[in-house]
Amino acid sequence: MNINPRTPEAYKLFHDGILALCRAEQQGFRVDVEYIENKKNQLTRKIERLEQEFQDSDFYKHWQHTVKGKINIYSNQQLAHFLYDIKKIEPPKETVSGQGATDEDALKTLNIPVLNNLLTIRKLKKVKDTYLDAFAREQVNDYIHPFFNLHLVRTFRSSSDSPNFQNIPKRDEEVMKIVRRALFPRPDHQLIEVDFSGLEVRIAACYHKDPNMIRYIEDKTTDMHGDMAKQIFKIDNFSKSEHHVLRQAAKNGFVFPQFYGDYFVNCANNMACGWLKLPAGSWKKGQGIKIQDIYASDHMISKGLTSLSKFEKHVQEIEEDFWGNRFKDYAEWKERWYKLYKKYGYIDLVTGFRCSGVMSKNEVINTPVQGAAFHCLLWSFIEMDKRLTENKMDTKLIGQIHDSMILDVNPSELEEVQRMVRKITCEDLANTWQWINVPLDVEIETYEVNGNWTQKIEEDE
DNA sequence: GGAACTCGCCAC
DNA sequence: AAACGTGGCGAGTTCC
Repeated sequence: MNINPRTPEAYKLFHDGILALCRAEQQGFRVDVEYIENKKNQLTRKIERLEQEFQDSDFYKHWQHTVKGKINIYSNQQLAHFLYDIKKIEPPKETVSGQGATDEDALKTLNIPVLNNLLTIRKLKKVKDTYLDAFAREQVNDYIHPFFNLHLVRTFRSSSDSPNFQNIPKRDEEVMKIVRRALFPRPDHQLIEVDFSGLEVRIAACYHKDPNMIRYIEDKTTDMHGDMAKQIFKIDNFSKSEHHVLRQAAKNGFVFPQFYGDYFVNCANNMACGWLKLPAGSWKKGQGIKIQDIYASDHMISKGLTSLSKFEKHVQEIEEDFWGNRFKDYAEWKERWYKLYKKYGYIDLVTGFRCSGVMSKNEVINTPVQGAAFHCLLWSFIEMDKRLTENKMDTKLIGQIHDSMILDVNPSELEEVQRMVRKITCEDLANTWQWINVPLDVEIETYEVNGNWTQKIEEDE
């Protein structure tokens, strides 16, 4: 696939973008080297203890006997061979190359208690090797300087490396805290994070202009993910707080995957087994996670969804309704867009870039959205950088994660910075790019002065 | 001893 | 008819 800017504005966006990202690199992100060293030692000891425990198990001893040469508990090849060839267990799923899978999902399904031990070891090693070691290795005088690249990603997004600033743990509470405890603002400063709300969904709407989607974006009393949760799980009296988990499952297991081009079989599996922790096959009372005070399986059974295959059929109907009724114009745009690509061999983004070359249907549909959404962030980043520099402010941009930017703020400038950010992202951007036909919004998260990247200041509303 | 691959897992 | 988009990175592994 080839990419190139078709307009002077597109060229300038990347030219200015590189310079602004370069300044963020030079500024860097402060790390607590002493904490990192201590935590690494603590994790190493914990990992050694768990390794010892694992090696004392019968499972390990049996495994060891079957290995020619030296056993390595971190070799997935050895583990797969032992589980699926020696013990002749049926693999819950396979990898791309056809080997029995040994990822978390597969090992949990096997339901062998001692393997949970291995999963814990893996998790702790990941934290130590990928994050803490990388910070210690890359830091210079207590600052890491992650690179931000604009020339590597097929969809015109950015990437980051050395260390990668764009995959710092966030979802797993325990892991998130260990890693983010290491990241600080400059002395007597505070971190803030500016996040575009639902940016890709909104930018997609700029292409397809689906009225139902635009209503979901413009009318704050509506709730797309809530509506989908209601429909998917047949909830009579939906409440955002009570059915929080089901809403999350609908959002991350159905809505987003559908936008990326996934289909009902994967979505049903993902929601039932991944989110609700229900088994494949038919369901019995008392299975899966708890929703309020009832089990997921009890809820599903009470709605006539008594097995994964029944749920799959149900999700298929929902998918048909999703694209056939709810977001009909969006679906029609996808078809038109793909036809145009097949006719001309390229697609033009609203931001003035052209992509040509061999692309799959999903790529053709996702690229313009991901690309243009990131360009909104990049434009805001450049503008913010310009204003901070022009006004000789002490606040600095230090990083960016596709639809968010991170700043190291002098507390005396906090209010001004918040005003500037809101004006740039919610007003100036849409005034500059006329194709933006929906409101854009940001969420600003503020952290304690001298606080690390876990110490958020909770605002009262 | 390095390049290139697979696998698993972190982010959006 | 087919079926999840974009990255980086570490460990293990294979090949040269």
